[in-house]
Amino acid sequence: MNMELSGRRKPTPDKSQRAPDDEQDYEISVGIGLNAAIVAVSENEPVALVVRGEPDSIGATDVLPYGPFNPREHRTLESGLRSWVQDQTGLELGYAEQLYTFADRGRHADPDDTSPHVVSIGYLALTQAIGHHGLTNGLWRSWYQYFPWEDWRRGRPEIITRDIEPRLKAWAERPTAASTSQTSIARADRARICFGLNGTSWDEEKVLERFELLYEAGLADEAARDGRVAAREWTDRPKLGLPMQADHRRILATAISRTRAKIKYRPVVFELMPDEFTLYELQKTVEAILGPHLHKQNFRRLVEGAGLVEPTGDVKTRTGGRPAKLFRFRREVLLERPAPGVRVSAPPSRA
Amino acid sequence: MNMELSGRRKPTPDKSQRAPDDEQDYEISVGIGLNAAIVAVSENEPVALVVRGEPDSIGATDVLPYGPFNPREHRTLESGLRSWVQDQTGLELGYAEQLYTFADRGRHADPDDTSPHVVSIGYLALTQAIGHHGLTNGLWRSWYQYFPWEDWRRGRPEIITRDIEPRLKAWAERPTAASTSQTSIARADRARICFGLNGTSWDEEKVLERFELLYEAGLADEAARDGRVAAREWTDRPKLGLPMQADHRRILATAISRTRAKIKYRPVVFELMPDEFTLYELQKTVEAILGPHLHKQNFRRLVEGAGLVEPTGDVKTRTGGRPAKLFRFRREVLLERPAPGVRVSAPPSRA
DNA sequence: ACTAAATATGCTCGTATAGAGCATATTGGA
DNA sequence: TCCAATATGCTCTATACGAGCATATTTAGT
Repeated sequence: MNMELSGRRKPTPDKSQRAPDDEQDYEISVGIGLNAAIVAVSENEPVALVVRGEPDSIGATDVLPYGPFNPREHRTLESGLRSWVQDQTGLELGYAEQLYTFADRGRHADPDDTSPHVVSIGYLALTQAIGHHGLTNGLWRSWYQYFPWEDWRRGRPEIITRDIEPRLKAWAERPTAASTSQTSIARADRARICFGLNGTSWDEEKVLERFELLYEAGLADEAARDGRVAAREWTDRPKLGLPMQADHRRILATAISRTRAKIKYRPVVFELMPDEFTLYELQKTVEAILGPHLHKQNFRRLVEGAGLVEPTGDVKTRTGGRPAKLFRFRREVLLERPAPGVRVSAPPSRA
Repeated sequence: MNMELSGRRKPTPDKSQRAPDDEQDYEISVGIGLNAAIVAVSENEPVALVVRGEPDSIGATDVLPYGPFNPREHRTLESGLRSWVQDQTGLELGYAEQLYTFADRGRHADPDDTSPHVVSIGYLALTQAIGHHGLTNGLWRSWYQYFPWEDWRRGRPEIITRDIEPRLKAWAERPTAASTSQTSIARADRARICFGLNGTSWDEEKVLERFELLYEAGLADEAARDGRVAAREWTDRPKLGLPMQADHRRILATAISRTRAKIKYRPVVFELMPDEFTLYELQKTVEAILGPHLHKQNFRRLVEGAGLVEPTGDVKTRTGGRPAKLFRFRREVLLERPAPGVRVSAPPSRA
């Protein structure tokens, strides 16, 4: 690790004093892959940029844009990411942040262990979806196509009651290894908490936990590819969202979780908005990401009161009613408040 | 990246259709290092486990426990981490979570670029500091020794007024490249927001931002090692906290940030507590991490009201006054509330 | 031109919660 | 025995937030 980079330390003769292993352990090199979940909101629909390819063994076609990290070319992970996203899709990224580093074998792994080891570092990027302008590759697809149970904009999604809940109940009742049930929370409780069953409130930030639960329960198609579910058992199930290749759906789930969390304490919505917008458009964007939360009047009070926006002076007509005042992001808020964001609190248990 | 692991896709002949580069880009392999910020609270002092070694060029001796990740031995990053932490320090980790993946060259880099490229993945682990029991290596050291400006338990730290504020002011007034001042926030504003100057409130979560600012301003010793500050300029400055080797102080800053944030919405304090404790002890632990926040009565109301603890029935005498009731962590709270934590809100601007 | 529907916007009220202070209980030690 | 120190309970107040009512302006339809 870094130690060696600084180049100052001499190898200590006494092994137990310092690192347990020899330096040449670092010779066990792996490839570094960068995956980008590039998110926008287009016509009130949250979309991610995906690339389509040949179907894999479970019929998954979509991947997130990805590329290798070459430390010789790029000084930082982020600059490497920006560079090849630009090359590959024609998109110039604005806001980007690191999500998580995944390295599990076992997940999305070859049965034979001969493939090179790769660690993938997931990134989240937020951008405006100004049409498909300049996109040389890839397409925008609603993230709710991959996670239909996350879309609460028209109330509680049918798919939870119809497909998910009964199957998770069955999974919870299936006998399980004793070791699992002891340390961690029981399956039934996990399912209840994740999906807001039995009157438990829905937590929109638990996107990753929900997907992981479905994966563990063998309900995500990817579980079949990874050999967690017998093929026979797999075929007669309803599709719970579009699968993606490799573990990209997990990375996208992480991205959605992060976006939903961050929007509340950082002004990241504005990365998704044009320069000028109405408060209603802003609200629809927030709701596209989080689900319906606030009623209009309170939302106005919230964003104006927090100093997040300022009127441009113009109005937008042809809205179907009274013209709406146009606003812009008030950047000064970054200099004023320590954690400005659209502080919508938890919804009152729309179970 | 993962694509190759799944082993299903054939290389597409048309390069622009998919990845911009050839698969052999992944041959550009790097070493993976795991760094652990292992945190405990010992006698009301937040401590991190560090290992001492030979002084480097700036006299830094301490490193965080670290080791290589060998994907052939370990299925996940976390299991690799747990394994060598056990081997190296004798400590069995309980709670652990991934922090961030660092790969910057330039930071903590050799002047000559011949050293192997290493990506380091930082982890945060929380544990009880039951003496030095069973520690085969390493020592516990207060994290405020590395970050004295973070310790607000006895009011605003002197070091901010005396050493940091004037130097940051000078740095802010120094001429800067136009490119920097345009896009990002001005230096003076960054300093004000990070360190709560000019009446701006102190945000205890901005630990990493503050350290990065000091580093950029050439006030962290590590900046001298990385060649960001001329040696002459460096020698006549007060030490702003103990430096660490490589970029370990940055990783520790990330760990503190995460701990301070997470304690508010997840019951992670209890990872640091013994099984039974008084509410005053719990409060002291929280304050060791965050700084003094709540007055006693409200803290009691908070944790009891949230259902985070339950009385054991016993009391602890010899507290110097009326015996205190003993409490234990109420695990059921995990099944009840979506985000249980010690929800202390921002302090009322103790500037 | 007039009306209905749709949207934008302002105001108020009740409840929940957090910050702060006062009061009381129970101990150890001078 | 009394005081100092700690533990614990209660109340008051300001604020934030969810929710509903009321009004202003526009478009679409007759």
